Amino acid sequence: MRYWLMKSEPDTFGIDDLAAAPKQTTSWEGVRNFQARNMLRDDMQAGDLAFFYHSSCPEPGIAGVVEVVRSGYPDASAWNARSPYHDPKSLENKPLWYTVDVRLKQRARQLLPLAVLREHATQQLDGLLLLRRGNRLSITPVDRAHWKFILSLLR
DNA sequence: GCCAACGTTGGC
DNA sequence: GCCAACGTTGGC
Repeated sequence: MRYWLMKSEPDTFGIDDLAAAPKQTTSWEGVRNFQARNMLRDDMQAGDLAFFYHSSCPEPGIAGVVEVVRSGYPDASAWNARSPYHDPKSLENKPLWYTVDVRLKQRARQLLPLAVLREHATQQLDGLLLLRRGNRLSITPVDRAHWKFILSLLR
Protein backbone atom coordinates (compact mmCIF):
# COMPACT_ATOMS: atom_id res chain seq x y z
CA MET A 1 0.00 0.00 0.00
CA ARG A 2 1.27 3.39 -0.98
CA TYR A 3 0.68 7.03 -0.15
CA TRP A 4 0.17 9.98 -2.48
CA LEU A 5 -0.58 13.67 -2.69
CA MET A 6 -3.09 14.84 -5.28
CA LYS A 7 -3.50 18.48 -6.23
CA SER A 8 -6.73 20.11 -7.29
CA GLU A 9 -7.78 23.69 -7.71
CA PRO A 10 -10.71 24.30 -5.36
CA ASP A 11 -12.27 26.67 -7.92
CA THR A 12 -12.53 23.67 -10.22
CA PHE A 13 -12.98 20.79 -7.78
CA GLY A 14 -12.33 21.19 -4.07
CA ILE A 15 -12.90 19.00 -1.05
CA ASP A 16 -16.39 20.47 -0.65
CA ASP A 17 -17.24 19.20 -4.12
CA LEU A 18 -15.96 15.75 -3.21
CA ALA A 19 -17.97 15.76 0.02
CA ALA A 20 -21.09 16.60 -2.00
CA ALA A 21 -20.47 14.02 -4.73
CA PRO A 22 -22.45 10.77 -4.90
CA LYS A 23 -20.86 8.26 -2.49
CA GLN A 24 -18.31 11.01 -1.84
CA THR A 25 -16.44 9.47 -4.74
CA THR A 26 -15.08 10.97 -7.93
CA SER A 27 -13.06 10.09 -10.97
CA TRP A 28 -9.80 12.04 -10.86
CA GLU A 29 -10.04 13.06 -14.48
CA GLY A 30 -8.16 15.71 -16.38
CA VAL A 31 -4.54 14.88 -15.57
CA ARG A 32 -2.60 15.73 -18.73
CA ASN A 33 1.00 15.21 -17.73
CA PHE A 34 2.88 12.06 -18.64
CA GLN A 35 4.66 11.52 -15.34
CA ALA A 36 1.43 11.86 -13.41
CA ARG A 37 -0.35 9.73 -16.01
CA ASN A 38 2.11 6.92 -15.45
CA MET A 39 1.44 6.95 -11.73
CA LEU A 40 -2.32 6.90 -12.30
CA ARG A 41 -2.03 4.07 -14.80
CA ASP A 42 0.69 1.93 -13.25
CA ASP A 43 1.22 2.65 -9.60
CA MET A 44 -1.96 3.69 -7.80
CA GLN A 45 -3.92 0.79 -6.35
CA ALA A 46 -7.23 0.43 -4.58
CA GLY A 47 -6.59 0.90 -0.88
CA ASP A 48 -3.85 3.47 -1.36
CA LEU A 49 -4.36 6.72 0.54
CA ALA A 50 -3.76 10.28 -0.66
CA PHE A 51 -3.79 13.79 0.68
CA PHE A 52 -6.25 16.06 -1.11
CA TYR A 53 -4.30 19.26 -1.75
CA HIS A 54 -5.77 22.62 -2.72
CA SER A 55 -3.55 24.50 -5.16
CA SER A 56 -3.67 27.82 -7.02
CA CYS A 57 -5.90 29.43 -4.42
CA PRO A 58 -5.65 32.02 -1.64
CA GLU A 59 -4.62 29.41 0.91
CA PRO A 60 -2.93 26.38 -0.60
CA GLY A 61 -2.68 23.31 1.63
CA ILE A 62 -3.97 19.88 2.56
CA ALA A 63 -7.73 19.72 2.89
CA GLY A 64 -8.26 16.07 3.70
CA VAL A 65 -7.54 12.42 2.99
CA VAL A 66 -8.95 10.28 0.21
CA GLU A 67 -8.77 6.58 -0.56
CA VAL A 68 -8.16 5.16 -4.01
CA VAL A 69 -11.14 2.88 -4.65
CA ARG A 70 -10.50 2.03 -8.29
CA SER A 71 -7.07 1.71 -9.88
CA GLY A 72 -6.09 3.22 -13.21
CA TYR A 73 -8.49 3.09 -16.15
CA PRO A 74 -8.82 5.23 -19.31
CA ASP A 75 -9.90 8.84 -18.77
CA ALA A 76 -13.02 9.18 -20.88
CA SER A 77 -12.99 12.98 -20.63
CA ALA A 78 -10.19 12.96 -23.22
CA TRP A 79 -12.70 11.57 -25.74
CA ASN A 80 -15.38 14.15 -24.96
CA ALA A 81 -15.17 17.03 -27.44
CA ARG A 82 -17.09 19.28 -25.04
CA SER A 83 -14.84 18.59 -22.09
CA PRO A 84 -12.10 21.07 -21.19
CA TYR A 85 -9.89 17.99 -20.93
CA HIS A 86 -10.62 16.86 -24.48
CA ASP A 87 -7.54 15.54 -26.27
CA PRO A 88 -7.94 14.26 -29.83
CA LYS A 89 -4.62 12.43 -29.54
CA SER A 90 -6.26 9.97 -27.16
CA LEU A 91 -7.89 7.21 -29.22
CA GLU A 92 -10.73 4.92 -28.16
CA ASN A 93 -8.65 1.85 -28.86
CA LYS A 94 -5.45 3.41 -27.58
CA PRO A 95 -6.16 5.66 -24.61
CA LEU A 96 -3.53 8.25 -23.85
CA TRP A 97 -4.78 9.44 -20.45
CA TYR A 98 -5.81 7.62 -17.30
CA THR A 99 -7.71 8.28 -14.12
CA VAL A 100 -8.48 6.61 -10.79
CA ASP A 101 -11.50 6.85 -8.53
CA VAL A 102 -11.06 8.30 -5.06
CA ARG A 103 -13.43 8.43 -2.10
CA LEU A 104 -13.37 10.97 0.69
CA LYS A 105 -11.99 9.41 3.84
CA GLN A 106 -11.33 12.35 6.12
CA ARG A 107 -12.13 15.99 5.69
CA ALA A 108 -9.79 18.19 7.70
CA ARG A 109 -11.61 20.42 10.15
CA GLN A 110 -9.13 23.07 9.20
CA LEU A 111 -6.90 23.26 6.20
CA LEU A 112 -3.27 22.37 6.84
CA PRO A 113 -1.50 25.22 5.06
CA LEU A 114 1.47 24.81 2.78
CA ALA A 115 3.23 27.38 4.96
CA VAL A 116 3.00 25.02 7.94
CA LEU A 117 4.37 22.14 5.91
CA ARG A 118 7.26 24.35 4.89
CA GLU A 119 8.13 24.93 8.54
CA HIS A 120 9.22 21.29 8.66
CA ALA A 121 10.89 21.24 5.25
CA THR A 122 14.39 20.73 6.63
CA GLN A 123 13.33 18.36 9.40
CA GLN A 124 10.55 15.77 9.35
CA LEU A 125 9.44 16.68 5.85
CA ASP A 126 12.87 16.82 4.29
CA GLY A 127 12.58 15.39 0.79
CA LEU A 128 8.81 15.74 0.45
CA LEU A 129 8.31 16.28 -3.29
CA LEU A 130 5.60 18.86 -2.76
CA LEU A 131 8.12 21.12 -1.06
CA ARG A 132 10.84 20.66 -3.62
CA ARG A 133 11.66 23.76 -5.55
CA GLY A 134 9.96 23.94 -8.90
CA ASN A 135 7.76 20.92 -8.32
CA ARG A 136 4.63 21.11 -10.44
CA LEU A 137 3.46 17.53 -10.63
CA SER A 138 -0.22 17.23 -9.78
CA ILE A 139 0.31 13.78 -8.29
CA THR A 140 3.32 12.88 -6.18
CA PRO A 141 4.21 9.89 -4.02
CA VAL A 142 4.56 10.45 -0.27
CA ASP A 143 6.92 8.43 1.94
CA ARG A 144 5.33 6.53 4.81
CA ALA A 145 7.27 8.57 7.37
CA HIS A 146 6.17 11.83 5.76
CA TRP A 147 2.61 10.57 5.59
CA LYS A 148 2.54 9.76 9.30
CA PHE A 149 4.03 13.08 10.26
CA ILE A 150 1.62 15.09 8.12
CA LEU A 151 -1.31 13.09 9.53
CA SER A 152 -0.18 14.10 13.01
CA LEU A 153 -0.46 17.74 11.95
CA LEU A 154 -3.86 17.35 10.31
CA ARG A 155 -6.84 18.48 12.37
C1' DG B 1 0.43 40.59 -12.09
C1' DC B 2 5.03 38.66 -11.58
C1' DC B 3 8.23 35.22 -12.04
C1' DA B 4 10.70 30.74 -11.58
C1' DA B 5 10.60 26.20 -13.09
C1' DC B 6 9.51 22.84 -16.06
C1' DG B 7 7.18 20.38 -20.13
C1' DT B 8 6.12 20.45 -24.97
C1' DT B 9 6.66 21.73 -29.65
C1' DG B 10 8.86 22.22 -33.84
C1' DG B 11 12.67 23.78 -36.89
C1' DC B 12 17.00 22.30 -38.20
C1' DG C 1 19.13 14.72 -31.21
C1' DC C 2 19.62 19.62 -30.04
C1' DC C 3 17.73 23.69 -28.45
C1' DA C 4 15.04 28.01 -28.62
C1' DA C 5 10.42 29.51 -28.14
C1' DC C 6 6.37 29.07 -26.05
C1' DG C 7 2.78 27.52 -22.71
C1' DT C 8 1.51 26.01 -18.10
C1' DT C 9 1.83 25.59 -13.18
C1' DG C 10 1.51 27.58 -8.94
C1' DG C 11 3.24 30.37 -5.06
C1' DC C 12 3.49 34.94 -3.72
